[in-house]
Amino acid sequence: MITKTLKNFSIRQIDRSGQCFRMEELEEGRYGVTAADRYVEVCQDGEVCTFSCSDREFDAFWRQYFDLDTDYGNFLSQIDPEDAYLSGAARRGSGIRILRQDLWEMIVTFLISQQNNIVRIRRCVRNICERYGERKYTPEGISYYAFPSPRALADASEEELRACNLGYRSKYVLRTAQSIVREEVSLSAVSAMPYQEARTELLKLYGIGGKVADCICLFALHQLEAFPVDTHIRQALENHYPDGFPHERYGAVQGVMQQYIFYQELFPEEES
DNA sequence: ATACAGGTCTTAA
DNA sequence: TTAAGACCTGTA
Repeated sequence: MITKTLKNFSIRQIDRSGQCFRMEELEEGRYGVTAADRYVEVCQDGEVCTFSCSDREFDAFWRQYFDLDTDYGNFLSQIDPEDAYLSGAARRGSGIRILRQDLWEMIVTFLISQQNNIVRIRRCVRNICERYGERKYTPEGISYYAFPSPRALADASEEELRACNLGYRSKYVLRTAQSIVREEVSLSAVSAMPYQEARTELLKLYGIGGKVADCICLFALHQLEAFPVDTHIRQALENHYPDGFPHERYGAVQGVMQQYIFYQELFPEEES
C-alpha cells in the first residue's frame, strides 16, 4: 500500500476515457486495474491516491503506466484560451492521462473496439483473457488474468474467438496474431519506430486501419502526435471547428487534445 | 423497428 | 481512386 499526491490525475476520468478496457470500478472511488500481467487497486480522494502495491512494484511499473512523471499542466497551458470549446473540454477532462499500455494488448483491444460499443468491448477483452490468458494472483491472493500472448491467440480458432463474442473481428484478431507469431511484423521493432513509420507498419496487419493504428500509436507507443478520428471526434470537429481543427498548433501533443475532446463528447454533462 | 456503437475490407464503377 | 455494402451483436 502506498500513497501519492497527484495533480491532474483522476482515476475515474481515466477509466471513462476509454483507453483501457480492463479497468473497473469496484466501488465508489475504488478501481481495479489490470494491465499486461499485473493488477493493482487504486483509491482516490481528491489529489490523494492509494495504490495497493509495493513501492518497488509502483516504481517498476505503475508510475510509468499511469504516465505520472509527465506534467499535464504543461499540456493544459498550451491550449488556446480563445478556444472556448477545447478549453472547456480540457477543464472537464484535466485528470486524464495518456496511459503507457502494452503494444500487443492495444493491438488486440482496438481491433475489437471497431464498430463496437464500450460494454461489449470490455466483455470481449475479459472473455479472451479468461479463456487464453494465464491466471495470476497478487501477493494478497486476488486472482486475475494476464492478457493472452500472441502465440495463445494465434493458436485459437475463429470459432472459439467468435464464442468469446468478437463477431466478425475474430478473423482480424486471429490473422493479426499469426502475423506477429511469424514475425511478419515485429512488435519490438514497431516499439522503436517514430510515429509515421510505426503507423505504416501497423497498417500491414489485417483489420487495422488508420483509426485503430492511431489508437495504438497513442495508447501503447505514447506518440502524442497521433490523433485518432472516430465518429465522435469527427462529429465534434464538424460542430466546433468549421474551418478545421488546428492540427499544426497542437502537432506534437494533439493526441492529448483528442482525449479531452473525446471525453467531453462522451460525458458532456456532469453526472452524480 | 431501425440506427448506431472509438472501422475496415472487399468489390464494383 | 472513390464509394457503396457487408460484417457480429447489443442497446436505445
